[in-house]
Amino acid sequence: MTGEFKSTLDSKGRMNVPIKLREEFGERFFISKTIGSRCIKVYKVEDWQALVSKIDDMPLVQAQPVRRHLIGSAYEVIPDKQGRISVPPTLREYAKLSLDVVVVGVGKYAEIWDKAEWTLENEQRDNETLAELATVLNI
Amino acid sequence: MTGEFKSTLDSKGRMNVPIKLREEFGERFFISKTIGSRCIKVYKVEDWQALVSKIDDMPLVQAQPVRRHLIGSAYEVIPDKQGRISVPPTLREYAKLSLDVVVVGVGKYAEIWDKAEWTLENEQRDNETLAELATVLNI
DNA sequence: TTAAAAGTGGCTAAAAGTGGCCAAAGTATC
DNA sequence: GATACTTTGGCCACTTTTAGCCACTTTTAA
Repeated sequence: MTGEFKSTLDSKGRMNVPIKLREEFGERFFISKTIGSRCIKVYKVEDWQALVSKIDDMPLVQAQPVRRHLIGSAYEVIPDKQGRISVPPTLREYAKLSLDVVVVGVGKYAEIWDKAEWTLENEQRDNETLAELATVLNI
Repeated sequence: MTGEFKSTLDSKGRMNVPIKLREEFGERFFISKTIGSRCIKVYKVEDWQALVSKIDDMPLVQAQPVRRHLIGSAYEVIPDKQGRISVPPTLREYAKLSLDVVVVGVGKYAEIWDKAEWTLENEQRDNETLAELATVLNI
């Protein structure tokens, strides 16, 4: 999934997910905390399961932080007939979601941002880093 | 694709794409932010997919800025029967498109500029750098 | 000058988004 | 332990937006 789509949280903490996401991710998918960014990461079921398997294959003690952070904040969500999902309070707080949110498709997965945070992220994205990456990728 | 073609945005944010582009790029193509320039880049489907593969092959953390910038702003577009595409608000803002736009074919890909920005770019293009490149290329 | 093709504007229909209402489940209080 | 109230989730219906299509205009080429 690619591109940016805006939505809003209603008074019950529900939000619309863009049709494109439903089309590409299917009827159910997983949402959980990101690592390093104040946003929610959206996984396809199979990708989520693969991730859990990877964690399961690690030594228990070593994997504990990631297990608690990722798996401990993950929810399987199923959009209702209107295409809405309800975002659990934990994740709403983590991603600082208030009213306006942005769903960003970044290929294999998608991200859910508070609009203000996303704007900030875009502004702070380092142009030099981008330019370097552009050189590496030759684009 | 080569050459410069002018078009305009209508009240719905749609614009005509030159027939040459449709002929060379096919029935569907990808548009997304550029790196370093305030314009929209137009990719052939196969070129876009190759780019995404390249990004997918990079370490996730390293690729994140580019992923968010490029893939997060990308849309697959299919011209309607009149040969128009609608340009999503995000890209319109990024490229500062208002009314008059210019489509520039620069070989493997094309660019969509706001007319004023394109004029500026032409004026500011550094003659010394150009001269150096001419020497390198021996043209 | 005429005809064909491309461009533009506007209209309509379908789909997507939003708000509100209702029912069910869980919790708290009496 | 039972009843009432609150909260959550699901569904219905209305509104709004989007996109596709038709028709008219303009341009270009023969």
